[in-house]
Amino acid sequence: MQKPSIPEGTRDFGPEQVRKRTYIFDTIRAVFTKFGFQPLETPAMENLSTLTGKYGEEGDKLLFKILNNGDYLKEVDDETLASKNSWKLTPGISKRGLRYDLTVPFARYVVMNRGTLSFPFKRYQIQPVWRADRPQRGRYREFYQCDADVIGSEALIYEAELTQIYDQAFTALAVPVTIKLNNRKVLYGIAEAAGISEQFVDMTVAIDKLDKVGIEGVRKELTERGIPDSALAAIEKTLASPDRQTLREIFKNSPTGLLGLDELDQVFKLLEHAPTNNEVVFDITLARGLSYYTGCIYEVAAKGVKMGSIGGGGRYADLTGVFGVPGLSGVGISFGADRIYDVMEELNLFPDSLTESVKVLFISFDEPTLEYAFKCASKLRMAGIACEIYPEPGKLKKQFDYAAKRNVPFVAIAGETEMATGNLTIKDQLNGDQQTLTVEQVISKFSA
RNA sequence: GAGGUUGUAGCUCAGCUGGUUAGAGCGUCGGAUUGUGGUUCCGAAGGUCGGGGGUUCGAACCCCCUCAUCCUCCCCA
Repeated sequence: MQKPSIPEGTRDFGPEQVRKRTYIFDTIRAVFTKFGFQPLETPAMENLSTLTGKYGEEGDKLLFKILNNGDYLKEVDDETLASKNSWKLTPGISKRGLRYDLTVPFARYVVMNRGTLSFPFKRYQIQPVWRADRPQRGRYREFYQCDADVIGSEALIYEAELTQIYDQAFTALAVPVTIKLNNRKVLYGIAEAAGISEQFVDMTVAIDKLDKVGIEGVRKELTERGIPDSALAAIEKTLASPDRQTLREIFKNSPTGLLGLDELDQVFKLLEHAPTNNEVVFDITLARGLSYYTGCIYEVAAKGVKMGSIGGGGRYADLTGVFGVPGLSGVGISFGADRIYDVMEELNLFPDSLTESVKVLFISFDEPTLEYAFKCASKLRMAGIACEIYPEPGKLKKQFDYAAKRNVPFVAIAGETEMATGNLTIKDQLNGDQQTLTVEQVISKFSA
């Protein structure tokens, strides 16, 4: 006998959890739909060639690879096998991998179907992704992303719309958030103004940590990453004046930086026409790791909870280029459903109604009344009312206990008197009120 | 990949420098004048002390290995 277990970083979801997760998915999906995004699903596994090289060196390490079927060592030459080099061996024994995110599979889909799609193409996708990360708080190896992307347009109204989607979805979920916006071009402007445009990426990784490690920590990190002291002052000065007007001065010799500011200005200007519930802020330290972002970038942080970002995204000028179709610009966002779940659980934001599985539980006293309950329950179900029958008549305490534990809001008592008159006694489990009604009255009571 | 934490009943944990038949709370199941619940009372089931090896007269406790977990770093949702 072995003790069963599930792989590290994965989880089972019980009935209540599934209900809560479905609530999150449905809420987000409704917002996506409202903005005209169309559903898409892609396979859990992709060809490894589709995935590798898209997420940087670190990302490649976090890809789950699927061992080939059959005699997978047959194709491997003796030299590779003898070298004991995992990196060299992998391509020979693994052709497929689990998807790491939803954006790359989407790009792959767009390229494969470019002939039939009309652009701009807006799609949403709610599916699990897998990363071979070390699990920790808010980090799983299997988790759901809810993505909305637009491909085939450079219009900044999409940046504004995606911001609205974040705002509306989190408003509907009652999760208070801060939506942070930045632009990779602005970040490039900082590097350019500091004369270190070649070390742009190193710089962004360092300043991304400002809120976490403070200016001292950033200085240290920049130095460790080989940014010369001469550039530090310029970078710090920029970070100290994260006001777009001031930045224009600093970026006067950086056309890219100025363009980034223009884009941000336009997005914020559009948003003035439709105020958001949540705070939308320009955060110059926001960098984001994925290397393919080129324009606006987003990140969403929950307020009042210590949790990594619960959403992120951005503009990528040429995502399909690697698949042979250059020139298609895309912009997209992602919701981290599992982290949103954790946040909502911590802040106690799920509606109580989610714990209800059925509206009514029928209880009875003996065989004849049990049959009567069965008959009545069938009628309720025909009318679309979810109900259940306790299978063993008698023992009222047991039946009421069951109703309480299952969180059933109403109990229908099918007793001898009720059966004789074609009635049911309905008890409100919350306040204990009881009333005797005909079956038809019961149906209309719960149909309302 | 680097570092640390914790593994005792279904769950949360006790278990006093290693000492007879390993405990509690919660939960589960059964019962307390068979037409009314979440309270109370009584009772029961349930543990190879993560696994393997070692030290010892004797190990849940000490040592080694291994597995799992959670957390931090890196990176990210």
